[in-house]
This record gives sequence, C-alpha cells and structure tokens, in this order.
Amino acid sequence: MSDAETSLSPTEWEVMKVLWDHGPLAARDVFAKLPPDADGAPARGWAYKTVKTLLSRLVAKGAIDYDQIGNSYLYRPAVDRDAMSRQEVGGVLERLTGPGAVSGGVLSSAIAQFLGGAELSDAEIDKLQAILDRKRGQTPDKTPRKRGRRS
Amino acid sequence: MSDAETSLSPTEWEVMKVLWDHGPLAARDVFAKLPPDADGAPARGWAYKTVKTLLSRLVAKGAIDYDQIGNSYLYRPAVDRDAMSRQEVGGVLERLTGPGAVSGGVLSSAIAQFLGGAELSDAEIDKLQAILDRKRGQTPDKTPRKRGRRS
DNA sequence: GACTATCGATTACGCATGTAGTCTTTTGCT
DNA sequence: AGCAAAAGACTACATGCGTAATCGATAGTC
Repeated sequence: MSDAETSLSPTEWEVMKVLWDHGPLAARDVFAKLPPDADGAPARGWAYKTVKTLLSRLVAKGAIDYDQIGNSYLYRPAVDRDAMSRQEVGGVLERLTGPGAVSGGVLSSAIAQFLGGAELSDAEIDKLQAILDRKRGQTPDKTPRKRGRRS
Repeated sequence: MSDAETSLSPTEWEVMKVLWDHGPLAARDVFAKLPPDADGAPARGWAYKTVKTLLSRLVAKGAIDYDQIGNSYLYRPAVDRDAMSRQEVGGVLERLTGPGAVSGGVLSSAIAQFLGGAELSDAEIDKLQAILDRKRGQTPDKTPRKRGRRS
C-alpha cells in the first residue's frame, strides 16, 4: 500500500502545505490559509473555485482524504510530507544526474545553491555536517580526472 | 540575453545531458548516446523521431543551438548546465518550502536526502561544509518551536 | 415554506509534454 | 541521371496541469 506513485504538481504542493501545516480543513479554510502571492494578492491569487478543483484532484490521486461533515468535506493529508519531499528531491537528483548518481561537480554546485537559499538552525546544520562527514573519504574513484588534493 | 526563463522537462534534461557530456552532436549521435532505460531498451526506449522532436523543442526554447553542416544540424548546448541545475534545485526548494525559504525541519530532511544520494568528492564536501559553517550562528530565531537541544 | 448562499460534481479550455507519424527536400550512391 | 535514404518541418494526439465556470443538490435564512 501507500501509493509510491503519487506525485504532486507545484500548485498541488501549495494546497498540501496548507493541509500539512493546519490540520483538517474545509475547502473554504484551505482557501483562506493560502499565502498571498508575490504581488500581494491573497490566496496565491487563485479563485476559490480553483482551490476546489485542486482539492478534488488531490483526492482523486489519493494525496488527501476527507470526512464528510454535513454537506461539506473536511480535508486532511493522506500522504506523508517527508515522503513526498524525499520523492521530489529524489526526482530532481535523478533528472540532474542520471539513473545512477553521477558527477559531483554539477551536483555540488546545485546543492550549494540549495544550502545558500535555506534558512537552517544550528541543529539542522549539525545534522547536515554529520552527513557530510560520513560521506567524506568515500570519494568515488571512478573519475580519475584532475585529482590533486587527497589524503 | 541568457534567458533566465528556460526550464527543462525531464525528457529534455535527458537530451541536454547527452549534449553537455559529449560536445556538439548530430541528432543521430544524440540518439545513439542516450542511455538505455531501466528495461535495457537502448536510447531510453525512444524512437529516433522522438529525439528529433525533443531537439526541435529545445531549439525552440533556446536551450540548445546548432550549426548547419550540409543538410543536417550539429546541436550544442546554449544554456549553462550549472545554471539549469541551480534553477531546478531552486524550484524544488520553493515547492517544498514556500516563496521565502522557510521551516528548517522539512527542508533539512530533504537536503539530507539530497546529500545522501549524491556522490561527492572530498573537495566538494569541504566546499559544502564551508557553506554550512558560514550559515552557522545566523540561526533564524523565527521558529521558537521545540528547541531543546543546544548549548 | 420559498429563496438564496454553498457545497461538491462535472465540464471547459489552452498550453506543455511524452511520444510519435507524415511530408518535403536534400543528398549520396549507383 | 535517378532513386532511395536521411534530414528537418509540420502535424498528431492523449494526458496532465493551471485556471476556472456551470450545474444540480442542499442547507441555512427569513
């Protein structure tokens, strides 16, 4: 179980974030909680109907679920946010490199960009550095190119 | 110049990678260099025509350029791979968090996944750790949530 | 009890994408 | 010179996505 197949579009992510952040909500409230867009328009600038459509599609693809309350629905996430994030990130990884994890150079500059744009607490930084430490030394030797530094 | 607007679809990335990796190529050769897909089918399982279409679309969106050699074209990348990667990564970042770089927890677990899947040289690791070090201490206090660990 | 504000369901529609096929021209071979 | 092979151009078509509007049922209001 657990559709490993679900994938979210950018707009769908927007809706999911609202549901993940603020528990179960009715369509109205999802709409209300949507952040303003760049131009300051509320609800990302979408019409209420648009949100309804997105909610329906999310139900259809199994990303959210609902309980009927009276005549309306109370929507709640049906997929794990972390799992979705991992999948998303994994997807980019694959697009950028290839089916088998490739070239550091290309990747690390992307990751650097990633890190630069992120707001991280010291604790998070610790965690990430620990991961990096663990990777250190496992240098892939498959690219005997311009080594120079080492040991 | 330099369309900051170009964005590549997954299949388009596949073609771009071939062009970035092996210099200018004719359609035939791009086709030939495409990696086999999961099922072992060559050229990612695409028909040659499909590759032609992708090349045309890439030319149309300015991602590649070509020189005419006799009756055929020699295609070459017209956009920077790193820039594309950064854009791609930036996009995920935004989808996962929000327009303004948000919550560490969600983000860092995604980044962790990113790092876990990457093959990095020690030099790259150094670079990334340096970036992290620089971020350390600039802890955003906006999330006075469940702190608990630390000094 | 009648009318209106909502709700969810269904339909719409243009653009992007994945995946090709057909058409026309060019060119290389014989 | 003639013809088949190959190249690029144009066309095709289903699906997904962004962005809604319309439609029929319901429920709350006066």
